[in-house]
Amino acid sequence: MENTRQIGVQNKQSGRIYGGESAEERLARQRRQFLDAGLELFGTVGYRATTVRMLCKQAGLTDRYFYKTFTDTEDLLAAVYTESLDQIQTEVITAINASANEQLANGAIDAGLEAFFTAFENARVARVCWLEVLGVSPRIDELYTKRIEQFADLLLDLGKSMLPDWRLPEEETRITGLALIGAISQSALHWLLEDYRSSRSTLISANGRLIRGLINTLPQGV
Amino acid sequence: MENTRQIGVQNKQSGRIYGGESAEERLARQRRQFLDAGLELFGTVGYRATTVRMLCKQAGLTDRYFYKTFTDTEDLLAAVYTESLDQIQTEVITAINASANEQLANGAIDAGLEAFFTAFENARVARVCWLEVLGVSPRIDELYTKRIEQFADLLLDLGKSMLPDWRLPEEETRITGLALIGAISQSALHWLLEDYRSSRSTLISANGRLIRGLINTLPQGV
DNA sequence: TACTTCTGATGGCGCTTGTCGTCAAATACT
DNA sequence: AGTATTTGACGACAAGCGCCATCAGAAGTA
Repeated sequence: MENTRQIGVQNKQSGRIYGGESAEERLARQRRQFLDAGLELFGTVGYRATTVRMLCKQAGLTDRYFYKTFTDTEDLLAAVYTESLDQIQTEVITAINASANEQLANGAIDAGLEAFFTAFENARVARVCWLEVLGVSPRIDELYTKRIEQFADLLLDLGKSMLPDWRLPEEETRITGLALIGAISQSALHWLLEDYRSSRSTLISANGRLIRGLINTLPQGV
Repeated sequence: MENTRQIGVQNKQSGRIYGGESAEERLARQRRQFLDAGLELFGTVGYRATTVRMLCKQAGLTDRYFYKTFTDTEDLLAAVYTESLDQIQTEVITAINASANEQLANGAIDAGLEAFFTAFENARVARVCWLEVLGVSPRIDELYTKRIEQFADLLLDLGKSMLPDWRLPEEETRITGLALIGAISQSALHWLLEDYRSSRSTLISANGRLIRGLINTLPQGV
């Protein structure tokens, strides 16, 4: 009874080459195709109007491969959102670091804002990150919350490093960071919804003013 | 063949009394029941998970009456959103006016913020206004955009009335107002998503600081 | 009392969705 | 060449949806 299994032993995780790709390469490529399809469809027709069939057609694959990598369209949405924000966050950090060595807070602020708004000039990315991701499910809501908090922390760390004696209470600091992210993201959202009517420099200027204004109100210990 | 129609002539808009209510009263009551059901369901299970059947069950009415007043669940969502924001806006304006006669900007700011965050302590209202309304359709997006701009205008009008010589360019003024609304609304959204963990006074303090900081950065002409 | 309007309950129709199964062709291994 | 695996196309299924029709009974009207 057990020796019958010996026949089928090697077909378990054979993962042979097909079309010049290994099993892992195929899986990775399929995943990428679905991620691209997700960004395209979620960012244009929207998440709730996107079906598995549409995603497969856009990706040029069949549903079998969709379910091999993702459990749900919600699962794919989370992956697309995470990837987009990962990249943007990296770009913002890079931009800040590149200009922060001058020890000039203003330069770092503007550089960060510039990188941020430049990234969201991609309407699909903007739509997914600010419009489609909200109110989908508790799981996605939590993902969103954590990501926003992450961004707020990034901003606050930058601020604290530049203002050595930070005197605001912990809780108010947290809320202030979130509020700032809210200001920046609402700007980006309206930019998108108004078809990028305003210029990027105006957004940077307005939000930079907000940030600098905040810094001035901080209780100074010096 | 035509005289048969004469019999049914008066049944066109008879609108007689039923259950002690006139036709208009019945329609108004049904509308109210659906509005309440909409706020309840959109604010708990969410808009995309809410069906016509659920709404009718919650309202205690049948679908015939739903379609008599609304064309769509989207139509109902727009009505619920509009009604909620109308009320909140009124409360905020009232609060500001009640404390503005003291000519103290700080008092008006805090009073407005207080009214705002108090209103959004209702989780259903908060969820509908900040979570469910986004990314539904172009029509709802536009409604949202207009409402946010309205709020921003309210804020800017208050600011301009208190700072007589406003020197910021028009476009940057607009963006700044939107950014401020974004800061306040993001605070409210996170407040909701974190189950109202922080205290209301902390939110007021953090956002008040942001507004006062902004005012200080404005180019003063005096 | 007869007649009309209004209401609530129920069922059904057409459509779309997620999901799974089948099957022939393409590709790789031995 | 022969076998095993991978792929794409296609179809089918149950479930849920918006929406509409029917029908008996309640509420008003004459």
